[in-house]
Amino acid sequence: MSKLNRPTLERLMLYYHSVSTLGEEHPTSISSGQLAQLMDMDATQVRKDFAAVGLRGCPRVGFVTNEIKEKIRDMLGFDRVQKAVVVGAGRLGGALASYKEFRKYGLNIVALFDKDPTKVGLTVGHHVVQPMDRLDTFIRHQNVQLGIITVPADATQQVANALVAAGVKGIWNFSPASPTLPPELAYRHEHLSVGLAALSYRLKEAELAKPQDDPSSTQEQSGMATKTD
Amino acid sequence: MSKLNRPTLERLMLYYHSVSTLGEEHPTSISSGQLAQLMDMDATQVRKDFAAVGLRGCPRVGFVTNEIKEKIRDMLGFDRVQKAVVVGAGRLGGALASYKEFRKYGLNIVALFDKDPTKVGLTVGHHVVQPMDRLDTFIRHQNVQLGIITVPADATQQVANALVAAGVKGIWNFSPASPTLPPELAYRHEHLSVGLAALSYRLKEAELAKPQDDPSSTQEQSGMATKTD
DNA sequence: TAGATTGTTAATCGATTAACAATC
DNA sequence: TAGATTGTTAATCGATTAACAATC
Repeated sequence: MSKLNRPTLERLMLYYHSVSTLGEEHPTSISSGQLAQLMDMDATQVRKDFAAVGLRGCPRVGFVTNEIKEKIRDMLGFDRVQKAVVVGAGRLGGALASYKEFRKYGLNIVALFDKDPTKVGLTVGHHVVQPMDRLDTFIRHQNVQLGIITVPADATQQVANALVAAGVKGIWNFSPASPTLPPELAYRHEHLSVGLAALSYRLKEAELAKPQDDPSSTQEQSGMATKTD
Repeated sequence: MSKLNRPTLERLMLYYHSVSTLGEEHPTSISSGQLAQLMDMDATQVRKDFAAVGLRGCPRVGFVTNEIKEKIRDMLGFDRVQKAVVVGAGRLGGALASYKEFRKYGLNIVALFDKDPTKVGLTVGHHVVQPMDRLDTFIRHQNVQLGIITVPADATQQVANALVAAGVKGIWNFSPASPTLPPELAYRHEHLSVGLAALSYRLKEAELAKPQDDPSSTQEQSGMATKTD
C-alpha cells in the first residue's frame, strides 16, 4: 500500500470508471483478466495495481467490484470533499465550475472569481461571479484547499500568487502559462494543447502513410472496431 | 528522425512553448543545459529529443531558437491547418470552440453542432450552432479531419459513430465515456477527472503527512519558489 | 478433484541519466 | 589554445510482461 506513482494513479482512476460503468453481467465480481480485456491492457498489470492498494482477489472468482470501488475511492480521497474556487469566469472557467462529474470525485467548486468588473455579479453555472478582492477572505473563511486557474497567460502568475497567499494547498492550472510556485504545493498543469499536439502528429503520420490521393469519397468502414482506452 | 513516442511528443510541445516564451536574454540560441534548467529536467534528455527530430546544435553555442521552433512546428504539423468540428454546444464545447490558443497549433474549429433544438441557431463563440442532421454533409463537403466530442456520456458512442461515418480521421474526446472506435482512427481521450484524481491524491498525502492540527492561520510563505513544469 | 485465477518472482522492455570523447 | 557544449554510447532505473507455484 506504498506510495503510488503516476501511471498507477491514472490507471486506478480508469479502473474505477470501468468498474462503475460495468453492465449487469458482473454483479459482484470481476477477474483481472476480464477487466484487463475491457480496458485493453495486461491482466498482470491489473493484479499488480490492485495489490499496490491492498486489494485481495479470490482464485477462480476475481475481485469484488464493490471492494474495488471502495478501495480506490478511499485511496484517492473521493469521500473527503475538497473545496475549490475557480479564478477566471470565461468559458472554460464556467465549464469547469458547472461540470457535475467532479462531484463524484470529491471536488466541490464553491465559488467563481474574475477581475473583470463587467463579469462580476453575473451568474455562471450556479455561481455568482465575485470580484478578486474578495478572493483572499473567501479562501481563508471557507477553508478552500484548491485553486483552479482559467485566466489568460499574462494573469496566471498574479492569480497563482493570490491563491498561494490565501493558503490553498493545491493548484489546478488550465492556463497556458507556467507560474512559479512554492515546491510543496500540489500542482497540476492541464496542457490542453499538448494533447492536441499528440493528435496532430498522429493525424499527420496517418496522412503521410497513404499518399495515394484518392478523390473518390468511398466510405469503407474498415473492419474491427475496438474499445478505446 | 524516427517515430516519436508519447513522452517525447509531449516534451517537444513543452520545448516549443518554453522557447516561444523565452525572454530577451536568449536572442538567437540556447544550450540544452539552459533549456533543461528552465524546464526542470535533464540536459541529456533535451539533446536526445532534439537529436530524435533532427536538430543539430553547436558546441559552445547550443541550439538556434528559431530552428527549434521551426523543426517542432514542422514535426507536429502546426503549419498544416486541421479543420475540426465540435459536437456538443455546452459550456465546454463553447470554451474549446473559442479557445484561441489552438490556432497556433494548426487547429481550426470550423463549426459547432448540437442535437438540442433550443441551442441550434444560437451563436457560441463565433459559431452558429448547427443541428446534428447537417453534421455528415458538413464534414464531407468541408473535408473536416477531426471531431471533438463534448457531449454527455450517454450520447458519446452515437456521436462518435456519426463522426466516423462522415469520415473524420481523428477524434478528440472530452466526454467521460469511452466509445468503441475503428482502430486506425487517431484518438485521444482527455480525462479531466484523471488529472483531478492525481491532484486529490497529492492533497490527501500532504494532509496526512502533517497531522498536527494547528488552528492558527499563520501565513508562512515557506522558502524557495520553483518554476513549475 | 480439476481447473481457473490469484499473488509474486523473474525476465524483458523502454526510458532516463551518467559519462565522456569529439568539436567548435 | 582552453573550455563549454554537443552527440552518443553505456549504465541505471523503473515499469511492463511473462511465468508459474499457491489456492480456492
